[in-house]
Amino acid sequence: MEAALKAMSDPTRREILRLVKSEELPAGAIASNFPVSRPAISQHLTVLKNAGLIDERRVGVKRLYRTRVAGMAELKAFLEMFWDVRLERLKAVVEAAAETEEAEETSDDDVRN
Amino acid sequence: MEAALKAMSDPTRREILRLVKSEELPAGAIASNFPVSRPAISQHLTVLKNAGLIDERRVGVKRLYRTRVAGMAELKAFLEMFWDVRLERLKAVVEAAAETEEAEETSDDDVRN
DNA sequence: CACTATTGTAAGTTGACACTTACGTAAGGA
DNA sequence: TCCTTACGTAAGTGTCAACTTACAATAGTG
Repeated sequence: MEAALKAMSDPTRREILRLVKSEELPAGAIASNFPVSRPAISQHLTVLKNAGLIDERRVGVKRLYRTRVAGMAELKAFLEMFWDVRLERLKAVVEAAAETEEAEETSDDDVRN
Repeated sequence: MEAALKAMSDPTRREILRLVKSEELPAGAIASNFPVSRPAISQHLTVLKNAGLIDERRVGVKRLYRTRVAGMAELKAFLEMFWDVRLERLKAVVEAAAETEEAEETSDDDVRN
């Protein structure tokens, strides 16, 4: 998951993911879409594979790559823990109110250290 | 958006985001949760702020940080372009079927180069 | 005004990583 | 078998970023 996020932080790898999202493509065809060398793309593909974001399938001398649905789902689930922000904030407000209620003798409105 | 994704690719910064997700905290209090030095955290906070993922509010000598809801929403929207994978794939299948139909004279089932 | 508290900024070091060229490897075809 | 095609791997290079310590800045406090 850590690996998946770091893999997606690179623009070239994101572009690769978009390319093979709906179409299975061999490494060479993928590389031809980028200004960098073919080995560079091969290394990117290894990173994406290790991160669980693409599948590799060998047919003859070719290697076909395609976005791995499960990997994307896992990443999505992981990331969604972050943007319940509004709910978390509401929860914090409620808890703060509860604390104020049970400690109404102290008048301490400092910012927490 | 590029910046936001790169900001989130660092584990320390993700932890910071979790910390200030539901609670506004000063820089020092944030730093005390990590094994690294306080300046390191200060630099991370700068990165997160420039990426639009946290808000900074100055009160006295302190600087209070909190996750920025809008920034998270933008990031989420950007990322969701990636995991319509199943739909995209279905679309590809349909398009492939249409092509097969309009070119039923050629029997070419090679893998695309 | 001195003094402390809270933080950012500067400068330098280290490690990671994206890239290059050169080479190795395995599958088919003539 | 030899050659080509399609690809990964090795080794080296340059850049970037995460970290350190040292210093500067600014707001309150006696």
